[in-house]
Amino acid sequence: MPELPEVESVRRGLADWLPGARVDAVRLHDPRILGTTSQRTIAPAAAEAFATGITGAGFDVPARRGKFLWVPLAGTGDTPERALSVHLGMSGQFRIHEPGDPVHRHTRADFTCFSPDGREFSLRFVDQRIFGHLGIDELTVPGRWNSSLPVPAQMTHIAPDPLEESTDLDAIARLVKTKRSAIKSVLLDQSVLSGIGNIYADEALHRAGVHPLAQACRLRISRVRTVLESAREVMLEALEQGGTSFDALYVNVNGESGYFDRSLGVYGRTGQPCLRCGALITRLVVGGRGTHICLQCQKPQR
DNA sequence: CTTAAGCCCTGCTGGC
DNA sequence: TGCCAGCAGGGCTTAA
Repeated sequence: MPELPEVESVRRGLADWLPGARVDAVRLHDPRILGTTSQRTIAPAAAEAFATGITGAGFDVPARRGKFLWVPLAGTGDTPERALSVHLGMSGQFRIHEPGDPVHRHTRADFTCFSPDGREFSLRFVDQRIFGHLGIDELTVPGRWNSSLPVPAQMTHIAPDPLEESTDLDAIARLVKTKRSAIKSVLLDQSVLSGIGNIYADEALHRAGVHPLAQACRLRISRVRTVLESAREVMLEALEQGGTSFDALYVNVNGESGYFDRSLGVYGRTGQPCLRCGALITRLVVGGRGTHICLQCQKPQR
């Protein structure tokens, strides 16, 4: 499940290949990848517009906010600038291939590219569950955040993430304190702070010793701040190890898995001993998501 | 306005 | 052995 560290690993992988490369052709194997999960039918004209919009364009340096990724399109002379916008969803992957490599069955889009030195390669978007998304968007600076980062127009409601310089975790903590939902649900709200998904929400709450069902507004702000700092820490550590992979669903552009799963404290460890206190990890459901906690380390409290 | 719940999709797991 | 219900999850949409 790609969250911030996994998406950033993918972004870095793409950054080795895409800047300066040019798109020669696009093959859309499954147009549903252009829609959202609630907009599955894609008009043929929309698929056509995507293909013509990106064919002939050049790639600039890939960028990221939270779990969202985009590649600015260079040399189109467009104002405002446009970008290939991407969300990996649950199972999305970018893979770099030699032109003749066999096409994986879940390949949804295939971009034939030429690097600046004239070498041909294939950029493929593979997505088993089609929760991912590709699109072309204009870049714009959202007015609502304390950040000057231009982002694709469809991502302006997404808050900055913990790794951005402009992010003020004290200000985020104050915002979290206004929410009546369970703290875990607030951590997963991408309009508050982006990049945290189910895995790192559980890990951050365990590190901070906070129960996931604690009402956000009832927590002491110092505890909220500790949770946010823990989230930032755990995602930085995961990034150093190339992200978290449980199976073949998350891999980098070269097909390699991350190995942070070995360092997880609670996620996916139901019934196993807590690494800190030895109590057995238990599982509950919060906001419809599987949640893993140590009842000893994460007692309900302010 | 805020918060919660439903839906999309595929492949794997478990029960019979 | 085969079948099918149930589950997993991010984010958008709709309902309350």
